[in-house]
Amino acid sequence: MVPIRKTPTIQDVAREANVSAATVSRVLSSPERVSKITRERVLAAVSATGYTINQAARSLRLRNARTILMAAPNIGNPYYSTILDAVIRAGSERGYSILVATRIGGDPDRWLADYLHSNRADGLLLFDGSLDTFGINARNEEGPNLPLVAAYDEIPDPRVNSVLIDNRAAAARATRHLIGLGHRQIGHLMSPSRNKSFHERRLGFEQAMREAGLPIRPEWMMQGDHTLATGIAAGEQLLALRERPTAMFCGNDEMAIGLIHRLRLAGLDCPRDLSVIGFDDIAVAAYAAPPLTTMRQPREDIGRFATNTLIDIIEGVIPGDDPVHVTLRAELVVRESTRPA
Amino acid sequence: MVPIRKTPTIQDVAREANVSAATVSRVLSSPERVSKITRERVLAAVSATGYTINQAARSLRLRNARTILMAAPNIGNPYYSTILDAVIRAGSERGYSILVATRIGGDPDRWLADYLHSNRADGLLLFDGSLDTFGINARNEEGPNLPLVAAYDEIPDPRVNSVLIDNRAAAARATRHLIGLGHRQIGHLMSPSRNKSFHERRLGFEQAMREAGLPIRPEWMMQGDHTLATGIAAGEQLLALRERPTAMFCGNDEMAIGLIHRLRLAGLDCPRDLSVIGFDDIAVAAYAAPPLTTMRQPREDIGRFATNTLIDIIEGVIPGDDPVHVTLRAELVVRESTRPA
DNA sequence: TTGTAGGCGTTATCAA
DNA sequence: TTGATAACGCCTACAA
Repeated sequence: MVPIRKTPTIQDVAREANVSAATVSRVLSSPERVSKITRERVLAAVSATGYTINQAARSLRLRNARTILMAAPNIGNPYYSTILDAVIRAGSERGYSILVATRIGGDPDRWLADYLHSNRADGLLLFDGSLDTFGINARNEEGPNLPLVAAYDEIPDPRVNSVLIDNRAAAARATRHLIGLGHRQIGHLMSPSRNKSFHERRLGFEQAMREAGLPIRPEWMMQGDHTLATGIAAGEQLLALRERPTAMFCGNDEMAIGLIHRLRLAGLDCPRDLSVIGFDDIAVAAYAAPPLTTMRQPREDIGRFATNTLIDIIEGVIPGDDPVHVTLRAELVVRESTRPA
Repeated sequence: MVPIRKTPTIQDVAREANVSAATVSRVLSSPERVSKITRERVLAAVSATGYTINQAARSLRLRNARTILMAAPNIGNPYYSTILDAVIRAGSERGYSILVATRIGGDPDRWLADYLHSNRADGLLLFDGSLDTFGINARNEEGPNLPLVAAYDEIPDPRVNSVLIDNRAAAARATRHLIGLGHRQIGHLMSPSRNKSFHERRLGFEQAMREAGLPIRPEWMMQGDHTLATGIAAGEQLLALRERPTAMFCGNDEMAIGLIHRLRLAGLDCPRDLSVIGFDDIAVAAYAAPPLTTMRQPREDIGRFATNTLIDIIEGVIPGDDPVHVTLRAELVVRESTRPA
């Protein structure tokens, strides 16, 4: 074993370079305020000692952490992890580290509380629509007014900064794609409407149907909860129906894949017997059987945009009291799960 | 706008409760050392003021951060994100936050350096086989000897703690599955051998072939780099061959899916014309066309195990100078992409 | 059982 | 241009 050497501090560097700690600090943060000669001596001392800054001390002094907390229901979901990847990259470019938290245990409001006021993080990126009550909390008079950007899920509170997609309009476009293919009997597999995004998608579906003068048949409006399992369940419901739609718009890709899977087991082929369009364009979508037609969410853009907005707010580039609302556009990706009626 | 109130400190709580800051600190860290009556008064003051601890100050004083850094080449890959999810959960259970870093830019050794010595993190979870030189660095006399667990990729340095899977044995099992199905003409799609895991898988393949007395035909040993694109390229090579294998063992699922995809475009059906087995069991695998037979990596286990091991080392439960090496077993998952010859 | 005091490593202010 | 000093908020000897 090598003798454990204490991590060098700024004092050690100062001693080595024969200057004061203040000067070392200046060399590191604003080199132009130090004469070239001492600067070089200090830099040499830095590498001689192997000094690196102690972030805890710096955070304490500066009252910031140069860290962002990203909170999502489930990071294991590729859906969020794509966003996280973009967040990490965008953060890194501006010198911020990323802390991640997922929903654990029952109480949705508590699990973040620890982070929020502990100044571990300078801002919060919230990717969880079920935490809307928190959105209000974070800004009210009790809290320390932590900069917050809600992304990917619609937060009812208009005072919260947000980066979203045009769920309703995108759902309408998805539906019109089916209508354009000649379908007249179209169903929708939705998710509980407490999730605003899914609710919006349903509204978009209904709007497109009405515009086209097509009936919205209650027995074709199915309920899922955005899991594969509920897609399978919806497939079963569909099989039990006397009259079936010729096309389905599913609230997300998982449900679409589950639905298709279940129908195939019963000998019904997609797209021959039923056209299906999903939503999200998760990685699986392109390699499902059949490759899934879907509305692609620009997840990298969402992550990057949300991160940069948050950092702008943290650093005061954007005034925090004038909420930012950005809407990104989802894009139709036509593959093989939809075809003319 | 609400007036911005300063975040309450331990002093504010002390004042509110008419005790000293030391007592408040004690109530929070070792309640049993404080009389019940004052404890209750302090607790009341805590919630009255909305106090939460300042982590930076605590870290500075305690010389730890209660934070772990997880580093992976690409968190967007569902593969790593599943592990990350397990890491977050395991860390959370023991009171640790998770910081994430991905490989950004060219220099693989530099991007971690900043974290390592800045005491932002108490330990490092390394999921990147290409960083093996670093493994040595982290433990050598120059550095602060940051606790490190390498997982998921094989690190040559035996002094580094590791949590791995039995790549070679698992690859042999995969190959034997094909042989057991009656296949005699079997190829392998590999990845560059600088990645130890993939190299081991190749060795396992060769071993199983030799055991069965089957020839290893050079033109059936194809080179990829674990991306979908190289799976497609391998498919093209396969199509150009005069004599084709009846089964392929692919180094990972992405390549397997790409290969199958390309063959189907040319009218060759899997498993009818070619059986294919992958490796990893990524989420896509079960819903690919056809559902993919593969070797499942116990990714949750890897994440959980690695995290707990790392925390044990950090907290001195395990002596850090006696490297821990854990090998987990990959499991054969038979789906529809393999069938009797 | 509780309080006092000092220091963790950094940066900002002020003075030289 | 540089240095001395104080303070960020917390924990822990030590003393009472």
